[in-house]
Amino acid sequence: MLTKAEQTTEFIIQTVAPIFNKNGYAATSLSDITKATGLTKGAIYGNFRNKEELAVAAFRMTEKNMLKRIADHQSLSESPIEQLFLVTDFYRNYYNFTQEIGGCPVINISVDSKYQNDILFQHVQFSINKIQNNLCKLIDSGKESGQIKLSIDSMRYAKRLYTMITGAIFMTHTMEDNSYLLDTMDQIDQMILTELKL
Amino acid sequence: MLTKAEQTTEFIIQTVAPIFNKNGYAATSLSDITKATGLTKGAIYGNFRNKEELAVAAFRMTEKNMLKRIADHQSLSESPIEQLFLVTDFYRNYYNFTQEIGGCPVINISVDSKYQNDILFQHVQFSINKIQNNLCKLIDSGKESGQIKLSIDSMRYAKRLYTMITGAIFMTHTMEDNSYLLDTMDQIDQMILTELKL
DNA sequence: CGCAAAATATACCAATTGGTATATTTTTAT
DNA sequence: ATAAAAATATACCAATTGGTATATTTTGCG
Repeated sequence: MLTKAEQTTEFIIQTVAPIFNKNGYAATSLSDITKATGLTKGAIYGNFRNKEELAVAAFRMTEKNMLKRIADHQSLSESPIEQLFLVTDFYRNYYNFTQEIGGCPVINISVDSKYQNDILFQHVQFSINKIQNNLCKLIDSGKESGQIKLSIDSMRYAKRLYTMITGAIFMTHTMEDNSYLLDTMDQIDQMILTELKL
Repeated sequence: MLTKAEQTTEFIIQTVAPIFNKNGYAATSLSDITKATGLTKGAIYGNFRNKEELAVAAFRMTEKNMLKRIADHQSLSESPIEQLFLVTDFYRNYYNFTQEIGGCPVINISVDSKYQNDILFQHVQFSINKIQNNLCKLIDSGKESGQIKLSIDSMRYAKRLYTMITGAIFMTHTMEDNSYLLDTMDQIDQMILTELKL
């Protein structure tokens, strides 16, 4: 059971995460935070050492949730090839999902923190590595199970896929047009069939 | 001949543009601006109505420069197919070029302005449309000159290419690894040869 | 219940924010 | 060279910033 204080900590993070994600670190003020949570500075600073620590906690939570969502969706199949299709399937719904939380946290926090906050920026790099490694493992186990060509450079291909995915996310968010994501996911599906599959 | 005042206006924009591009609108303070320019607030506000107007002017200048660079490089050939290769060639050097100005202005300002500044955000969308239209026209004239398959949906393919380019730019900047850009440009070159070319 | 401990609110701080009115300097055309 | 105009500097403003010390309330345990 969660103590009242732990609940408050969690509540602050949940409430504040989309605000940081939308507006960025500098543009999110303590008064934005107190207003959104309905708490006072005393409560905020009782739960977090400073604004930066709160921002980091918020990103970590958002990121953990997102990685879990991918993992959950992916686990709908056991077959590596099918799991790759489940990944593109996941990103087909990404615009919907990320609109609620104010955009893609990986892209937003990367841009926001790059010249401002090393800790936050390193967390973004870490998240990207996780996603890439996940894709790489999928391709690798596809090779092992004889579904995917052995000639494929797994990591290189994983990076290529995630680069395309990220580009599509950025484009649909800035052009406010989901077709970028949908088209790119179709394109990736084609690549899986024609370039990866044996 | 430029009057002294016009020179100052230009100087302010040039000096301030990379700062806004790096740090974003909110994180760039008037004192950052006066410090960087060596001018006082009086001079700044004599040349610009407010911080927002200056930020817009800075982005427009950066964007104009960038579009001109692409156009100049592209005009090294007359052949549409060759021009497409010149585009990927341009982006192969993009990391170098954008590091000086603090990252890709399209990506940075898009993320920064999305929930903060409509005018700025619309300028980003406008720039993207320009680049996409340019790519689309290249493909179209490639069709006309019999170099490119008529079955290609020009705009759709232009969007697809720019999505990949943008993804690659984002990835090299956040992973601080130019190979994302290089690999993606190789990938696009391959696509031009195998999917576009007759 | 009652009490100690933990959590939250209040009231404050110096520093900085974007912006402005006015004083001063610099530019430009005569 | 000079005077009018334009540009820049100075000195100020109220509001807000992130943060803190302390007072008050709430929580959970015996």
